[in-house]
Amino acid sequence: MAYELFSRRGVRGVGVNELISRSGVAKASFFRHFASKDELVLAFLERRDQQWTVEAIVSEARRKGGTPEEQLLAIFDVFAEWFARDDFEACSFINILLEMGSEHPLGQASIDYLARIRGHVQQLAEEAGLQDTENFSRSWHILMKGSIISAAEGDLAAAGRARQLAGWLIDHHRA
Amino acid sequence: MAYELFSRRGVRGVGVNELISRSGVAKASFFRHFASKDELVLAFLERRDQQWTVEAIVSEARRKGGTPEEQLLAIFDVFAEWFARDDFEACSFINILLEMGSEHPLGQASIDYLARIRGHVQQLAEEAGLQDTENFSRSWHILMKGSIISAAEGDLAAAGRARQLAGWLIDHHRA
DNA sequence: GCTAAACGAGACAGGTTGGTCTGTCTGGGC
DNA sequence: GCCCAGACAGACCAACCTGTCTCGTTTAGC
Repeated sequence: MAYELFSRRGVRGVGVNELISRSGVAKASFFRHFASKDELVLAFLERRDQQWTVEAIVSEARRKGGTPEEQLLAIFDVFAEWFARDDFEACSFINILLEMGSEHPLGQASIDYLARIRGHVQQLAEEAGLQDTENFSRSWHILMKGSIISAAEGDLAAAGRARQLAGWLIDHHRA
Repeated sequence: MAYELFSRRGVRGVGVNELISRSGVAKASFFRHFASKDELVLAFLERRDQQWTVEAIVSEARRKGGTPEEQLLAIFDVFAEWFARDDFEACSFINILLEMGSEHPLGQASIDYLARIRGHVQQLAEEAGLQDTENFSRSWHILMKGSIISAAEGDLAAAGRARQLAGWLIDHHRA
């Protein structure tokens, strides 16, 4: 409920009143559970990390690819399907980071979750036996984020473009 | 005045009251000039396109590079300097697109201005004699946007990483 | 069956939002 | 001298914001 709303309209675009009236919960009950709206957003981000990053992207990519290298590239195949969905709403971590700024606690939390995504990539790179996985994962992440923004602009082929660049990046990090 | 405020804090983060009290203009005068806040933002975006895209990035990159290919790569040298600034506030077009959504008029305008940026890249690619400049510029733009987000996260080396990927992209688009 | 915690509904507070409207003042054309 | 467009200052509006508080009612533990 709150999940979809925050995903689609951002943090500032959804008020607690709307959240409460839609969820059929009382305001007092809401604030008993979450000390503030920001804490709800924090819980949303955590769920997003689990549900989207881990389950929808990483696990799915691992399932799709045979070798670790293929699993890495499969990230962009998952992205391609994701970009094509009509309820595509970009990456909440990026959205909230840019919306709140890197100083804000929610921006900081978003940065942390983005770092976790990079961690997953680095893990896959390790498994693939690539070199310099720290820099590899950072470059890889640039492709992921860039393609997401391009998809938000309407470029449905963005995942394919990023995948091509990603292939060259793998080539240059092989032993 | 409004320019810096919108750049740093986003559209929803700055109210008209603050704009007006800071600029020493009367509220009525403000609304005589701009029919709504959105129109002010539209004017801001146009100025951003001129001042930032055209003058700060494209012209500067053209000045820096000798050959057209070097000029293309110089975009990321300009980015490197830009990312290092302590008042770095990411790309207003991306910020506003994600903040308002692609349906909103301001989101649409942001998409248009991003397309203009891609047009500049395509123009440079033409001058460099590269092949398939349409797809080239779209891939290139992924690198630009991805590195900007990474810089917003705090990765100061993002421009360098993107530049490396960009080099490979050029290699694959040469005749 | 009793107590106590949790519940939904919603009034309320204090502040901010985008936007309108009423004034008063000033500068230039005639 | 007179007039009027446009400037400023700021009151004002309805709607919304986050967060608190008061109600009654429901539920759970013992």
